Amino acid sequence: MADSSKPKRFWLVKSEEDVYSIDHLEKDGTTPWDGIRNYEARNTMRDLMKEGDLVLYYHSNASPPGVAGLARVASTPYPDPFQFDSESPYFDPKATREEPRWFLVDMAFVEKFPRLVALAEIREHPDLEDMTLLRRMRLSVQPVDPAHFEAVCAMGRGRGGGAERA
DNA sequence: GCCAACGTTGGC
DNA sequence: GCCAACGTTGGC
Repeated sequence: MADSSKPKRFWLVKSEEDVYSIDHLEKDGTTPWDGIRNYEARNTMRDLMKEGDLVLYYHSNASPPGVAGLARVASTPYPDPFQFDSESPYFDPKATREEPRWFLVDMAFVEKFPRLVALAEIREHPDLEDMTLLRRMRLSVQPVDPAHFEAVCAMGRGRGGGAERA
């Protein structure tokens, strides 16, 4: 009920560019963020993400890798259907419909940045040295500090290295 | 509950 | 394709 008064949280998700890029997401509009098989990433989607939260969309296995734009959390959490599908690479024999193990949310396209914010630029930005992206290389769903979120968006919308201040 | 082996992620 | 980082599994 009073949800709209709560401060928004920000997140980052990784997707392999050649598997599911931000252009795919723009075309689809909304997609289930399935196939996540890491407990910390699952807990973030299941327990922490709220509909409407904004998400940095990161292209991994890309050249160069980096943040390509924004998505938005577009559902409440629900069980990842592939955990029940024995034909799927994401099948989990220990998961049951009564007690699912893996949860996901839907992601909706918001915007593609005019320019990619490359991982190398993020590394070089003095205000971003504590960003989870740089500290937890293999975590594919992760929180983003609001100040870090704003800095990355500013870089993506054209204000280069972030050296200037308002 | 420790920890070595193993498998995967993901930059380069 | 290589390999470092690091999460997960399983023996004990």
